[in-house]
Amino acid sequence: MKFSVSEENYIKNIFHLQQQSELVNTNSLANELQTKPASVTDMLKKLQIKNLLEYEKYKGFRLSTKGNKVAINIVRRHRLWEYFLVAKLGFEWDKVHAIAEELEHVSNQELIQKLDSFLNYPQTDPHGDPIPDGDGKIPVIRQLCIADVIEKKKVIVSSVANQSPAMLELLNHYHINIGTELKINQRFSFDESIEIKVGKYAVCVISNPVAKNIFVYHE
Amino acid sequence: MKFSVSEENYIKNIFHLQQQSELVNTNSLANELQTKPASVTDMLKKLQIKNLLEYEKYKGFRLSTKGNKVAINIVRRHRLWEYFLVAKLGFEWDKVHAIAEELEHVSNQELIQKLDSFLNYPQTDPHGDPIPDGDGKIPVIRQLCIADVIEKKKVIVSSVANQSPAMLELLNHYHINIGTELKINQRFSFDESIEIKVGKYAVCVISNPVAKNIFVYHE
DNA sequence: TTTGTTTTTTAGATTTGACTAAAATTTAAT
DNA sequence: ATTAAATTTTAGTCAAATCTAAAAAACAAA
Repeated sequence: MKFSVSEENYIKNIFHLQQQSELVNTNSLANELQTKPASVTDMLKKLQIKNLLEYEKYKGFRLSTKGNKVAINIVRRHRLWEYFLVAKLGFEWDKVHAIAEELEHVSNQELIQKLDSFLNYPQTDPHGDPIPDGDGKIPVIRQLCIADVIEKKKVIVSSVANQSPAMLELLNHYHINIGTELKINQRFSFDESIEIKVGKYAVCVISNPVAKNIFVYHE
Repeated sequence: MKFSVSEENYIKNIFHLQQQSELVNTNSLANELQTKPASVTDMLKKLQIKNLLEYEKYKGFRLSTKGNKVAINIVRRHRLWEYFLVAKLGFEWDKVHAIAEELEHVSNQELIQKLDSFLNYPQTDPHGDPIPDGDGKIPVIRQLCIADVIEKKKVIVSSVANQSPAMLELLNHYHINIGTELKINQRFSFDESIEIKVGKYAVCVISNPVAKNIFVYHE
């Protein structure tokens, strides 16, 4: 079944909001989509009629099983294109989101399957987020927040939760990237800031709000 | 400047029709776009207002200089994606048109420039059609119609004008592809059919309507 | 050149997705 | 438990792109 670009954007954003809380509400979705609550209500009705959404007036809503499948497929396409843009075309990882946002709506099954194969079935996108496979299975990336890592352990950056330009500016400044090796040197209890070793030589201190957004895995 | 998918499709199809005759008329464009003449007239007015079109009521129309630039850019994107789909993702050359039709509307300059570089600045798409460069220059592919080739000369297939499924079915049957080496064995004046050697061993006879659509270059 | 045919345009309706303003419902607060 | 505030929905518009049916213009033919 084919959906409009607009429908797909609603589905995708409902999916993302559901990662944080089971039920989604009109205002937060309107905010996410940069649109007005009234427009959201309009679309909710359409999505409900198409069986993509469980929705009760004034009560909030969630994706149906069918809606979830569609959403995962969109996420799959988005993340595969992001991977392509960075790995093959040489884009910086913080520049690819907007372009992938357009490419993700080109929905030809064979295209995505062949792209996946061409890229060698990557598990995560350039931000470290998992790429669902052709059956909708999302690989579990064993990762933990750097704020919770024990001292002196070497870890590898696997993803960054907040991908705002402000955050990416900061990460670039400290030369922290997906795949970068870090080691916790010391914790400062006063403000919960953390001194870390970045790569082989550099050392820096990151604040707690930053640390909360950096995820890593061992080894 | 950004244009809607619909606007881009009109511009692109006007461009293609202009290759055959300087002035384009409403009916043929409607036919090309699988839409109604009335819809075409509506859009023509919009394109004229945006200075993409020279248009006089009832007199026909042609792209303006600005419209031509936009058109060439769309064609460039379309053909680069076609090349990508065949050369990198392994699609058959007769399966890529519809997908490229969608991808061509993702209009990020940097994306196309990087894609071009990734593909190593190809000169022609998988059908043998020339790919305009970043400045809008269209490489001249020195080619001639196989119907006009002298006998016993070896030539290489460079492009096929008619890309309908029916034509492609026939070409596949005879194992004729872009890059295939051909040699004219004999001409039959009665129906202007031509016997050709395909590759090293196979020999076949193609009718004049088919020959008219096959273009080749020497050596 | 008058008439008939084809082509093109206008006029008015429809669909999709969005908007504003106002009404309905829920939640929070006294 | 009322009232106030916030959230959500309805009602009515609007713009883009399409359509049908009818009018206008161009063309072709006797």
